[in-house]
Amino acid sequence: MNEKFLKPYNPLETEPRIYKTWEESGYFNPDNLPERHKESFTLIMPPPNANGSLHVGHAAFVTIEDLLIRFKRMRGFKTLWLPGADHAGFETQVVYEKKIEKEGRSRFGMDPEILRSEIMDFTLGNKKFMEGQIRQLGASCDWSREKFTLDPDIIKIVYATFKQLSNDNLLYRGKRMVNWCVKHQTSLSDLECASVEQNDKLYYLKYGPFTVATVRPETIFGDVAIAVNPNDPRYKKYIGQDVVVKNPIGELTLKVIADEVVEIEFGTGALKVTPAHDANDFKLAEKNKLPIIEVIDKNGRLNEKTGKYAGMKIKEAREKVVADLEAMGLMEKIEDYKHSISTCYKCNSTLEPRVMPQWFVDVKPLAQKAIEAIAKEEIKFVPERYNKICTQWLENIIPWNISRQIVWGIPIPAKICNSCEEGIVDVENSITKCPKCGGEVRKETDTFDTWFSSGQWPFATLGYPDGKDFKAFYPTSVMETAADIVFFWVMRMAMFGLYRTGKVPFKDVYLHGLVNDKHGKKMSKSKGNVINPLEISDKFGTDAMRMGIIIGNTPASDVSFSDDKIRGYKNFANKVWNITRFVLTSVEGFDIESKPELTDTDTTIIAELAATTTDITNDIDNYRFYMAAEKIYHYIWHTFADVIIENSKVAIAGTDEKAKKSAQYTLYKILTTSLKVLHPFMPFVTEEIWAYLPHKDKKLLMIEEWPN
RNA sequence: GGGCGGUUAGUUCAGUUGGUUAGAACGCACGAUUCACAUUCGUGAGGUCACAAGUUCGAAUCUUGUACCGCCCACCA
Repeated sequence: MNEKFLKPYNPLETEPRIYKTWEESGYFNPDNLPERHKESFTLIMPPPNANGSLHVGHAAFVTIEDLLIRFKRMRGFKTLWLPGADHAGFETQVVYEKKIEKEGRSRFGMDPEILRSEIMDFTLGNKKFMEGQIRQLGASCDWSREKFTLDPDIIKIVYATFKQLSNDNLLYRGKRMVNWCVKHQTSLSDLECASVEQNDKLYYLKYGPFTVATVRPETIFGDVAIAVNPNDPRYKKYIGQDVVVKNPIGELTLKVIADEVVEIEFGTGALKVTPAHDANDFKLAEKNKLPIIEVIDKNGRLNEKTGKYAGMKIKEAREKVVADLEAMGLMEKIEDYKHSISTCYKCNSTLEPRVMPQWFVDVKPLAQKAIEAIAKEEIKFVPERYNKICTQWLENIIPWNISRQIVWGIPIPAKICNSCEEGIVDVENSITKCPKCGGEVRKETDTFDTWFSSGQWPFATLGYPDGKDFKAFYPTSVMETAADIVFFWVMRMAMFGLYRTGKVPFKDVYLHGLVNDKHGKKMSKSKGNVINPLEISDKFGTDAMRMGIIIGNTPASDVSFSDDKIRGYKNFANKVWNITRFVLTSVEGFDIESKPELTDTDTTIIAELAATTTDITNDIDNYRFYMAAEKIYHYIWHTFADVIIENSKVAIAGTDEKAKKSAQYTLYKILTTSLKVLHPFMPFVTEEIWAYLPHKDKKLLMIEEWPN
């Protein structure tokens, strides 16, 4: 026995050394795996946003994915776990803006190219740092295949998709209602809007022969119509007529239109229509061919069409307009009103509905394919209820705004006509005249929604369409990610994967939940309950942290995480260490390669070991990682150590040679089997111990055969 | 407004198609300990499984309803 075992297990010293051994072995790369690894098993790592440090959520996915990949590797699969990093467009730009704000600078007014290159430096720096952290967590991913969302080959594939969508008439640039964030000066997709309940006022304005109810009296200068329900007897006589209404800066002539969407019961049953600043009104305007009059600008201020209110911010303008309407005797009443508004998911500021020319993808036909794939179980979710949740989301999908007015992203490869505003897809950057009107064109300055590129991640990283990896590893086996990005990411991958390759991008989707603090509360900087996984790893060892993440972590439900829990698993690592010490001492002088005749007791013990192994294998195969982890923990500590080892002491110390040999064989067999089964959960301590075991033909534990 | 998830020991959670006395980890109490390990070992306390009704020989588990917590979706201005 090595004298190393006389001291307690030291994870801090062991882990970096072991990781180096693994990495240098080359076995992270499926091409280097021994002959027995034939059937491929592919897992694409969700690329972390390269804009900060790893948090506990990253630790969760690295742990679960590494567990799965190590298990499959030992089972003899040709395992590829492909790592990556995401430039994370808007997210990263927001982080960077905050950083430069602290330095007293602002993104606005900066040369876009300079800003872009600064963010690039920032991102690449973070990316490198995070790669080190992912290594610290023990990730056995193939670094030689690592991808970044801004790699030229990825961009090429993303552009080809853009082009194909255009060819298939699924892409258009048009003036549509977008969600505009005044603070960040960009539009956002519907998924990036958070709805928040808010107490406002509902104003009843005397408006010509009507009284209309509105929460936004400051937009009256952009009104183009009054809408009523066609079946409302009060207003039937006005439908189709023009009415003159007064406002504080003059008069407007509005058309009275009828539409079923108008609720007779709500307010007065008459609705002022402001197409430029309300999504519903925009739809009404399209239907009824009404003009669109913009009165609020991109900075959230009233524009020149509003006379004396021009330049005021919305809130101030609302107060002034209300006061002026009251003075004119046009305000009938004001009620308290609770409703939901759309806010920016990053800064919580109220989003302004605005009409802007943007690029939209008509995702409906793509969604249909994804719905079919889920129905045919070509894609299966763990937990199962997500089959339904995702199907419902896909069924109600709306066109996707992929334009962002930020510099940090993949530029949209297109030209815009200066005279007719036509958007022309131009991947080759060769178009100089508008094909529609012959006008001069300018380069599009918008960038893609970051999910447009990451939505193509599985086939893009594998080199679609001609790469040998694409042929060998696509469709991927499992997509493992956080439940809160299923719509953003998983659904987009499902749609794009089917659209581009005709095949599902992954077969199983395993969703994990949020990692919360020890009382189940969400971690947040303001609450001060944020746990840094790297600190935990330094303090208790990565293996202990991994166990803490897996045990208690059921699919798509949140898991609680605390020091106390991890401490117990640190003790467990040491327990395994000491078990080894005992077993190695006990088998001294015994021929490890021999198979002696076993006592009845030992035969039973070996049979129980096999049953436990089968049980655990079955749990992992069915994504019950939390259960598998508890079972191996319990078996090693409370069956192997507390019972089997204790009971073996008589035979080991005794003179009955037959019983002694049987016990020695049994102890060693259980030790090696346990180490194998424990390896995917606690890779470092098991690999370290494995190196000191005396039997022949030993390989690295990471590529040993999983016990049957 | 619609939908989903949760509610089990002091705490965090399991409970795999309904089946003996409902489990684990941590915590707690008491005791042990030169013999692999004090990062240890043994023993133990602790639960009307949110509530109500129903199905069943049998319910934490299935049905219905209620309450509270959390999440997602939604264009009544």
